Amino acid sequence: MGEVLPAPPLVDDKPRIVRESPRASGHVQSLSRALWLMNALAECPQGLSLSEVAHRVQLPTSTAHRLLTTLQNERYVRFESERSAWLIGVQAFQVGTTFVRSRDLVAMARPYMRRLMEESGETVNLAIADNSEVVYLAQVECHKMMRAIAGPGGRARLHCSGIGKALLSHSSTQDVRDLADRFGLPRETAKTLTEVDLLNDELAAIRVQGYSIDDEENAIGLRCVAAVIFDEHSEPLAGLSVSGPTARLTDARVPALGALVSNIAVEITREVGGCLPERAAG
Amino acid sequence: MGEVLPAPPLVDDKPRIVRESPRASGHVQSLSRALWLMNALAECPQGLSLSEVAHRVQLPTSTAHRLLTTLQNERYVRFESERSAWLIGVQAFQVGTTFVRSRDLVAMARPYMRRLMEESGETVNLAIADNSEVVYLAQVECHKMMRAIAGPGGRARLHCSGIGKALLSHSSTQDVRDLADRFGLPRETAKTLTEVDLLNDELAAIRVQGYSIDDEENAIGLRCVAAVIFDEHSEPLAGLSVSGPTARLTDARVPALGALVSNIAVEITREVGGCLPERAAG
DNA sequence: CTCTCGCATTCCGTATCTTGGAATGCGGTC
DNA sequence: GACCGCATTCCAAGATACGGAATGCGAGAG
Repeated sequence: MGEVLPAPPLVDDKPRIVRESPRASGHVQSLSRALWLMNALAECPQGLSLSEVAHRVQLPTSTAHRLLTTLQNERYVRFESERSAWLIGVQAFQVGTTFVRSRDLVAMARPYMRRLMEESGETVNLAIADNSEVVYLAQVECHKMMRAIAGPGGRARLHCSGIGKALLSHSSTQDVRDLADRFGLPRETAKTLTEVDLLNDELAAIRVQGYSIDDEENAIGLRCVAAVIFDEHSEPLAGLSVSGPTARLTDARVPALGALVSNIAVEITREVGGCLPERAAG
Repeated sequence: MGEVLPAPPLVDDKPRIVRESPRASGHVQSLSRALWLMNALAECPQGLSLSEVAHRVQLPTSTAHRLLTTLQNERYVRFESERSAWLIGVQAFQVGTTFVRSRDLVAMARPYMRRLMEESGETVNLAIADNSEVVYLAQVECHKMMRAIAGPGGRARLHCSGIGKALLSHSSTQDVRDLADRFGLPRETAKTLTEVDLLNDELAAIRVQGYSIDDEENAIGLRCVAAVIFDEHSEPLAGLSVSGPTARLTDARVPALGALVSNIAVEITREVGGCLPERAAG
């Protein structure tokens, strides 16, 4: 009884990510199993029968039943007797919501930003939108000389910064027009986009591509590549970018950097419990 | 080691609800304890140190640590090393959100409606707002002869039904005026409130009182007493009422019925993970 | 620089708690 | 009426979680 294997729970037939660290300092079998049950239930808002959940997490029904009952006592799951279906309970919801209140974007993003800095070798920035501007929240500087722009608290205009354009690319063209009407599209350099239609065209391209490029549109000699971090409603929450001198961020490097930044933005989105928007038709 | 007591978890010093059923059919000690830990963490969005959580749920730190580590492996809690604080994790959030998708107001409310019917002896109704009307979703009929109004799918105007007025009492006076402008306040009986200012006055009183009364404003001979069920944003989600003939819902019974309906509306609010609005200054 | 203190973390032998097969209900269907 | 499929309960075996004690670690005082 109580087989020794810390078996990775296989859902149905589609193989799952193998849980790493089987010998993490402490490991409570019954608890892990209970959490697997919750995960399984969370994938089925319409509910699952005892035998269904049990099968999905590869547990004998009796064990699954005992764990579910315990979860039910604490209202982490509930049981609809008429359909005899197990579902996620109120308490799981109550507890889960405090995650949103406690999450600290900057703290959660920092390790990813550090990794991005190391993999790209460039300075990494995190910023959120505020009216017609972006506000930089955090920065991980690269070791090289000639580092780039704004530290925390710094600001730049939405229409001529990498992060700004990435965030804007998820607004409607009408909202962009309204923004231009209210705040204008002031020229910062020769390359700044000051025509709202040109801007909208570029934003459409950015959305398809998944990352934006600021090619000296904000300051001469400065380039940056940016992508968006989303919240749980698939709304833009913040933007992530790498920035550096034009001489170093060459055309040749841009596609790779774009992919890198997008990927890490996706990872941060995951980390903060966010949700990617539906893939808009290319 | 492993003391036998299925000890009710005491948070700090304020005593908690004693968990009933010490030997409920299944009961997994370590799982319950882990859930208590999560509950404790959920009360502190800023996070808690190991020893703090352990103290709150009355567990030795080693045990708490082992459970927290296991929860962390599944990302139900997270650990901020710089502050050495334990917090609710992403997965708890992800899983919790499916509660909202899976909750079925009617199914969840029904047992409470049945109890309300038994305790009041009157027909009980559940309805939501839809434009200028309420739509009845469910009904639990009383055993007595001469039962009241609409079955599921039935409609009534917001301004002259118990549930409608209860729901409206949480709108701004301006919104009520807009509603009156767009849809009018048609007279159904001699007692119908057709003056928007009179209506607003009554709504203010209803909000203070916590329940509304429809005294033959919708149909002669019919009275009803109603209260509001709230969602997680403290917004009105639905209304709950008891209704019956004027002869039976006497003035003398109204205060008790009002208290009863309000209380059960609060219980349903809890059940669906809702949140009562801040007590507006009386 | 060292000592101390308050923590978090790891270790380990014990017996408690979990485990899962088998037995029992329970409600439909052929 | 007898058979399913399914949820639920029971129980003895032993793997598993327990918590006290020992160790590590970092910060602040002396």
